[in-house]
Amino acid sequence: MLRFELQAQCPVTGARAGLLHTGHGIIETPVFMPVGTQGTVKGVTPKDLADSLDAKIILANTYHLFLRPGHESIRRLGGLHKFMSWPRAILTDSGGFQVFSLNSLRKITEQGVLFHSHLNGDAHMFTPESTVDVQLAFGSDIAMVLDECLAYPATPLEAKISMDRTIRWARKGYAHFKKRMEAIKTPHALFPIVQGSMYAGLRKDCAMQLLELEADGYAIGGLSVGEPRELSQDMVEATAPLLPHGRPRYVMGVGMPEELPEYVARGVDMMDCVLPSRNARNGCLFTSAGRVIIKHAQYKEDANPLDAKCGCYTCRNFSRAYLRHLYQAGEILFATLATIHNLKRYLDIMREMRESILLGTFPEYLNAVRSVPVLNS
RNA sequence: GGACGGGUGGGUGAGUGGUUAAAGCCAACAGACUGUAAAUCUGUCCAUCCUUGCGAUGUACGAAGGUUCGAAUCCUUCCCCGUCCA
Repeated sequence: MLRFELQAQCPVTGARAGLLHTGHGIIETPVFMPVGTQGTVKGVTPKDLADSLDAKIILANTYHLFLRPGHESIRRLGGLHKFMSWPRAILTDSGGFQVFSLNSLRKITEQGVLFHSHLNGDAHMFTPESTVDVQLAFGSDIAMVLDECLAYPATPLEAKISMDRTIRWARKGYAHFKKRMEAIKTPHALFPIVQGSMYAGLRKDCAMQLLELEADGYAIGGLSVGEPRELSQDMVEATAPLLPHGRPRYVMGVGMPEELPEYVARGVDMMDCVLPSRNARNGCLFTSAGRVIIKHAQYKEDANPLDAKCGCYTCRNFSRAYLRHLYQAGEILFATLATIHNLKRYLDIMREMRESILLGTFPEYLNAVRSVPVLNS
């Protein structure tokens, strides 16, 4: 059981501020969760993540950690928190996203998903029940139900068939989870995932059926799979209000910095995305003045910090010229400095939003953000 | 002085008579990235012109000349570089 304490709600938009109590700390929402697929947020130490960035919760991935090093190994080593030396909360994705991203390596059946390992080709059956067990072996604070992240575009029929299966999987996974939890003392949660492709009717249908599970929180998945941005937002807008008022709502896999407020305005409490970390490694840095593609020749002798308004270690200590040099030279330090900055930017945006919701000024904040043209993009 | 080997576009390095403005790699310059098979992937990369096209023209494989319908590729001379022998 996960307690969610709603602290404030914007009277104009649907934005909310709250506290999510987990077995590994209290999470202030709205929250952004850095992605650490393989038990590490690439390029950043858990110390930086916790201390200077002050991330309260990160994501890890069931499919990847199951294949390597294996959930039983992680269990024997004391669980994922201890294994990766991360004392704060962890949310694990079920492998549902790999149904989408590794579509050529899997086969969907009623029982679950048969994956052929991208590492060595071995076949592994992922079921609603087995993915719960694996995530509990990790010691995940928030586990996700096995779902099918459907590619875009999909026909209404394809979307319905897929969604219905995801709902059946959610029921099975949840039943198994409840049974398992009878014997487990520590608090864990299992979130079902609303699917339905880009059809608002299906989304609502799916949400209504998943509500019967009375889960501790609900996710909206199947977004950012190639559809236009407005569509993703429309789907969230159609779904979020149907989800329980007193429980956290999590939109999976979003988004660009300027999109974060849009989701929060639609009543979203939790988000995660690889963009800040992956783009950092690829030289795309998010600043308060827009994107900086650090490899551009114009930064060759730019002595300014990446973002003068940013207080991160990278911006306080290094010039754009130096960051560009590290990038061009293929130096490993670049990934670290860039990721620290991008994550700081995302987490700062979340903190700003939370503050404004608590102060009752979120509508002004949202207007201000919307009126800024997205620079360099 | 002699004997070999070699000089290719910013670098490296394929190419030994015919879709070769010349492979590949690197560098350089851009673009992409949304529950991470990503420290990855894609494009451009001689010049000028335009009706931006598997376009036109010019220039280009050390230099000059020659053979040939056609040469980076064959011949001659010269200039460089490397290795070895005196």
